[in-house]
Amino acid sequence: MEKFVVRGPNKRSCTSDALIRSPRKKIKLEEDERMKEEEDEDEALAEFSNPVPWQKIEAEGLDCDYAQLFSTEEADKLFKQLEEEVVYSTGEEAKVQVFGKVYNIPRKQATYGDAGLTYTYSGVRRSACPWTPTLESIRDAVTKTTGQTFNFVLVNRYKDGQDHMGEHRDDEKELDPLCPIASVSLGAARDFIFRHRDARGKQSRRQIEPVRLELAHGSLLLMNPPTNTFWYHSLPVRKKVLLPRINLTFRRIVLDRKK
DNA sequence: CAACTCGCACGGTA
DNA sequence: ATACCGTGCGAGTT
Repeated sequence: MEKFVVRGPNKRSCTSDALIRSPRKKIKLEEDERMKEEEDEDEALAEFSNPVPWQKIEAEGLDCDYAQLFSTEEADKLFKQLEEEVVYSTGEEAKVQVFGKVYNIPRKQATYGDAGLTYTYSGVRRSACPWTPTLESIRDAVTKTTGQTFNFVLVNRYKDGQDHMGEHRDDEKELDPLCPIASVSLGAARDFIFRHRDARGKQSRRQIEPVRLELAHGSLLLMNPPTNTFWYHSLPVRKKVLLPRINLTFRRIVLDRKK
């Protein structure tokens, strides 16, 4: 149930360590200011913390927790197993229509979950394949650490830094609005960007800095409500990345008990 | 170190 | 959801 968020040395890392270095000087200045504060407090709270060292990532309407869930060795093994087990969509299932044009999705996708579950995203409805042993064990590890249960996982495989995902929110109606989305990353580290919905476009009425993270091999990112209401997220192209990444987003789908 | 090139990231558009 | 294109900036070079 509870998350044991470390408030000690990790507290400020949500806006410094976790922030990828930005080319913009403005952001660098903000980092320095924050580092001046928060130098002393919180040592007494360290003893209450869980073995898992969570980093809190917060902004206006954004609430995330980040942790290293698996060791490098564990994560290596899981990545290899998933490469053997997961079967990705092909053909029409791997295409999307935008502004009347049909494109290949710039990544591979698969959906697994409890029997009979269906999930609609990007306008297409699809049913969940039965859990594989590895997906099930990762799901259980996430539940053990977070206290949250999940009945569905969306698997995205990015073969290299060219594969990506555009900006969007996970605002599907069938998602349990109270359940966080748990994102497990395996393979190549990739940048991950949050942008507030009111800070998009040229003349956005609000100036809110994006939140930039790097999602490491074996990491877990919890996106708590109401994050997905106010913040878009994306996985941008990174041409220097040459290796594949597999991302698992565990979700709770509300049971559709009609018919 | 100023000037230049190159590649990448980003924002807007359809 | 996407690709495409224009712009600007940082890194690297001479």
